[in-house]
Amino acid sequence: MDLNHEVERQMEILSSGAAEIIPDNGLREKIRSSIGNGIPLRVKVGIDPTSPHVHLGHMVVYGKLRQFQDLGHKAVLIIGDYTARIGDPTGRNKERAPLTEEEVRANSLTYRDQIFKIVDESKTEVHFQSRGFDTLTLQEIMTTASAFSTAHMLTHETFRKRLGKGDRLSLHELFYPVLQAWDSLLVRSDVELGGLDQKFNILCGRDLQKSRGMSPQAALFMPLLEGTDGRKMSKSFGNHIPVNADPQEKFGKVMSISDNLIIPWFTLAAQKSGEQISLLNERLRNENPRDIKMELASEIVRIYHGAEEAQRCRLGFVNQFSRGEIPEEIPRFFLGSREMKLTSILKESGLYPSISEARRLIVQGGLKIDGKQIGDPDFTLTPGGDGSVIIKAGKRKYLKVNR
RNA sequence: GGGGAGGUUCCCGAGCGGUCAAAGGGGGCAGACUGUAAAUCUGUUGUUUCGGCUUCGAAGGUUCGAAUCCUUCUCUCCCCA
Repeated sequence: MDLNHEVERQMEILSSGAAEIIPDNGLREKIRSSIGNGIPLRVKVGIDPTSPHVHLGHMVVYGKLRQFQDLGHKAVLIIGDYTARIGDPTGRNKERAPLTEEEVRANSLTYRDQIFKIVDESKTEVHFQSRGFDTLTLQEIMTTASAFSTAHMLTHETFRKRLGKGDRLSLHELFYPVLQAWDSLLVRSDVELGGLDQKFNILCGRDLQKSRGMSPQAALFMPLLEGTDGRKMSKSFGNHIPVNADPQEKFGKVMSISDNLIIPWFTLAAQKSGEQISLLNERLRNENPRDIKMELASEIVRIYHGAEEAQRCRLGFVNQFSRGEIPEEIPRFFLGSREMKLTSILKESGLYPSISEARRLIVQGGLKIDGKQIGDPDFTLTPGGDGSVIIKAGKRKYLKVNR
């Protein structure tokens, strides 16, 4: 096997979709020596288990990690159960409310399950931060902290902004990058993957390794996946697609992204590379973007739920939205022999969180029973009649009421 | 330790004794439109048995009446030490 050829082959796969690799040639050199000496690279990814909700944005780096695994490298997952309790300051304008140990533990577990939908568990080493950090002495902590200068820490954009705005910045928050860097030291990582927003933290890892005479890890940054509305995908913007979302919901949400996100999503969320992307770009110019987006949605559902499910969702979507048909599976509500106001039914069935909201929906003309619009907020459903009815609330919520 | 400024509804942010369930923006929801759950426009946005009921950091107080005034507590920011 030609060494150079193999190095370039790996580089091409690994750099596809990447936003930045630091240093330029660092990754290439690491790969070269790995192939040379037959020792797989240790590729670190940190997990921040601050919430049990993993979304497709998070999965971008895990997709990349999987590519490393497929090339024979070793995945090293760090469960940041300590850093989670500090809260990643990046992008935060507030100090994070501290999580309890139990919350962090619970989050870690669900997080891990979701990651292993993409990452190969059998080729992964998992470390809990707490296992290494709980026994540290103050002496060790101070020695490590002394490797960083305060001025440098304060160049972190988020810290700078917070200080500039006069927001609170706690002393321990400065430790977030330090702990993350420390992880790299402890697991002797050759490469660390992360989102572009992790640049500061990951580069700190390089600094710390260097200061201990270790070869600094190469850093590979993935772009941030934009959410369905074009902003950074984040649960707090409500523009995310949870990994745990059911397939139908995933499909629908992918269909709601704007057209200019189709290519970035194919690249980052569906891992298409080079040739495939240029082909898609070509097709986008000539075909209805909706159809290409449908392929994207199918592909994403396939990745997490399999091809069969993807096909089912696609049909379901076409039926419901393109043809305006009622979806196959809709929630049911049993009226029994009761007599109930529509508003109460909407609330009790969980379709709407309060009677007021349900009332608004009706007044605004967003509710239909068996296709007929109901405008009276006091409308009452009585038992008997002609069996079950289908309620359509808003554009896409349905409820079958049995009576 | 001293001095000053603040904590408002999901978020940002106005209000500074009654006309405040509280401006404006964001987000959400709905309607129109559309190839789309995009964009745009319009409406709406505490809760309710529609009588009310509970909100403006917390607890008390003044007042016929408080988000608005007073007291204490608590949290945050700034300046000085």
